[in-house]
Amino acid sequence: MYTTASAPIVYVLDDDPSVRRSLERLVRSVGLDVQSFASAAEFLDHGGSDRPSCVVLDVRMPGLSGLDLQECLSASGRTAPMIFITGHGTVPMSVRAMRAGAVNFLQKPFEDQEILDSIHQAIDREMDARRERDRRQEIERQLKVLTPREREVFGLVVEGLPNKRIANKLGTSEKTIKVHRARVMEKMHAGSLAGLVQMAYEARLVQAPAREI
Amino acid sequence: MYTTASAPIVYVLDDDPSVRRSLERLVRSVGLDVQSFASAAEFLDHGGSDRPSCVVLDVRMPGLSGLDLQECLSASGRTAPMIFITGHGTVPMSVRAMRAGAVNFLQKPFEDQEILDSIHQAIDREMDARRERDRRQEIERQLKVLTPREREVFGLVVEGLPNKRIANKLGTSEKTIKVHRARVMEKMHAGSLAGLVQMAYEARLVQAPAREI
DNA sequence: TCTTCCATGAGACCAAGGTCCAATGGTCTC
DNA sequence: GAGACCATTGGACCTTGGTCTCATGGAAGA
Repeated sequence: MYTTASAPIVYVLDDDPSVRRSLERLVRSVGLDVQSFASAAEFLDHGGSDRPSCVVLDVRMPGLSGLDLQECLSASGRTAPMIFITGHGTVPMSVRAMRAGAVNFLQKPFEDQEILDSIHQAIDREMDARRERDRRQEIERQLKVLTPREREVFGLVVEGLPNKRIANKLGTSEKTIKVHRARVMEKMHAGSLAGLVQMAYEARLVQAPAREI
Repeated sequence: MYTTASAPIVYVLDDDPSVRRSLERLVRSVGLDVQSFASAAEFLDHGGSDRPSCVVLDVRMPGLSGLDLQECLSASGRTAPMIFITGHGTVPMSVRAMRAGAVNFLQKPFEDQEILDSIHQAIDREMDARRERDRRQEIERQLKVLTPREREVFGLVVEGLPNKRIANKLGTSEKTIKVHRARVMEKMHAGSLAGLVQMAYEARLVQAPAREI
């Protein structure tokens, strides 16, 4: 089912060994890889591979709490979706976690199916986010290859300006724009203007199109 | 600050008149319009204007509960962002509300600033959603004006296919495609191919661009 | 039946994009 | 200073897109 790049992995963070064991068994039972840690610090030390992942974690752990870990990860740009589990949760605690983007916040005891559903949802979300991120990064990598002038031309082409107008705007000749434009198409690996515009969209670089004349 | 179309309004739903009064006062104090209802049914009867809005509501009310109302509204496609307030909330209750898209879930007593922040966040979210929705609807309205054939051509043009290839694909002549294409550009009010592609994106109608040759 | 809309097409023509080849001057780095 | 990279431009040429006018046959609706 998950054939893109590498298989997803579920990280379990709980200071209670028996909880870890039973979660590990549960996750493995549906064919997903799993790795457990007894604390947030241990998890952070591990560094993490590049595999798509989600995190199932107890809110309250010795050292860094689950909520702290969530904040810490999102501040550092790592975005694994999180599923919180807790024995003694409070409303403010759950709201804080959910507002920070948690997939779910479950109280013990919970149904196996309930957490499995959340895990699958988390992994789906992560896979989608990765696909989008990878595509964006690829486009940004290609954009870095453009010279400053080419990038200017890129922007105006994507806005829909004809070469003549671009030349006028940049104070140069139409001929020159043609050359830049051709190089932009080549460096960006765009097969058509439509493809180029789509790239600009996917990299969230879009300005309003030039309307009418 | 809110100059787009009509000013936003905050709907307050609570069966306790004193809570309604104090929330009304609070909301008015920051210059926002407000209208209160004693129950979900009363709010639904009111129908609601087309103004951008958000809803501040008690989870527990006589008749339809806040969570039921949330479900009911999202099922019927009305999407005002909701801020829950409650005296005796539980974790599952708050999680359900947040998972269903609530902006916040506050326990009484709460700080004035806390709920005002949530209200502003809700309104911002609503205004953004509306802008996007309006733009998409405008594009869809224009798309409806296209004949079936024109819509086919539209799709292939946006994919970046040249007229000749489109003609081939549709089993007709390049000349005919030119005619359709010109009409598409006119009916969609697109000033350029780039503009047309952007419309397809904004209406979420995008297919992968034709890569390479 | 008559009108309207749709899809189709021809011929002509201009504008714009794309691709060759070739060349110049500036800046930066080794 | 030499070489590399960048921005610039010219000319020639072909392809593609865009715009005219004019015309036909079919389908839907009044």
